[in-house]
Amino acid sequence: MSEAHQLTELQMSIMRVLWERGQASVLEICEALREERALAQTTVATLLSRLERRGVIGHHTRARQFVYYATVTESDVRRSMVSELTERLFDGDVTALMSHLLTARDMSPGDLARVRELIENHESAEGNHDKR
Amino acid sequence: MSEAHQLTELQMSIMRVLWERGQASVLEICEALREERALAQTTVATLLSRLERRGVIGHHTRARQFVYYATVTESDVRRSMVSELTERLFDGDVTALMSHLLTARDMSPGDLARVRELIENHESAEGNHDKR
DNA sequence: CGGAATCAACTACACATGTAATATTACACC
DNA sequence: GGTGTAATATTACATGTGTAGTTGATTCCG
Repeated sequence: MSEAHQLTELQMSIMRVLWERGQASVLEICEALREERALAQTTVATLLSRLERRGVIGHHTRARQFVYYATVTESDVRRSMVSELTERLFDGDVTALMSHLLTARDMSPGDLARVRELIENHESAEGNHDKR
Repeated sequence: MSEAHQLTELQMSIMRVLWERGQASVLEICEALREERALAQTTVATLLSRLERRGVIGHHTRARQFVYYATVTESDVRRSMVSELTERLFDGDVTALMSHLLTARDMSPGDLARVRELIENHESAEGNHDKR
């Protein structure tokens, strides 16, 4: 399922378009990216065929055009990229990453409260179905 | 201070040696990496000069040998890599990353408890020095 | 002194990525 | 059926990375 889906920023931008729309032609993707990044259509086409070679997207043909779609979910990618990073930076220790996030000062106090809530919710959920 | 220190796995391995020891010669680094990865000395030397060109390490000469040392801290690198990933995957939303970590199933119940503790500590610390 | 060992510098090559121009192909329209 | 048009396919090139051989300078040992 989740092999090694390490994607770069640009590749992510393309995937995001596909995740949002379900599917899209080269031109559509090119359009969708235009604001954030103006690329030649051939460039986008190249990127798409490389992504397809890597197996993260697929395509079918409609009216002489390729229509691409993602074959991995955004969650898959998040999972594998986050766990890759956790491995690289924190030797796989998720709590170390958490700790880093808490002290790294890119969280507002509001964020902190929100996170505490998340934890509490999560703990009670865990407690429920884990008590056997 | 923290530019764009995106480092690969191998580059991280080298940096880790330097962070642990403070400084090390090419041979020493090579030795230190041997278990995890047997590389030719010239390979390691190449990697080191590239890292130096990028500005994340420096060196001085001692007895005809280069002795390298890190010029960025492990925290710097963690900060910039984590925030880069947060940007890429969660549009910069740290709490979304947190949420992902909590549900992504690579945390044991024990981890969860530990994290709750972290949060509580952090909250009280915040509360203390922020109340002025 | 002269050869051996050592180390850095330079060169090399394959693969991934960002970027795009050019070539080819397939259609629709007159 | 020829042509223009639009889309894909092919080719190209720079940069970064992993990997290492070759070369050149220096030192050390006999």
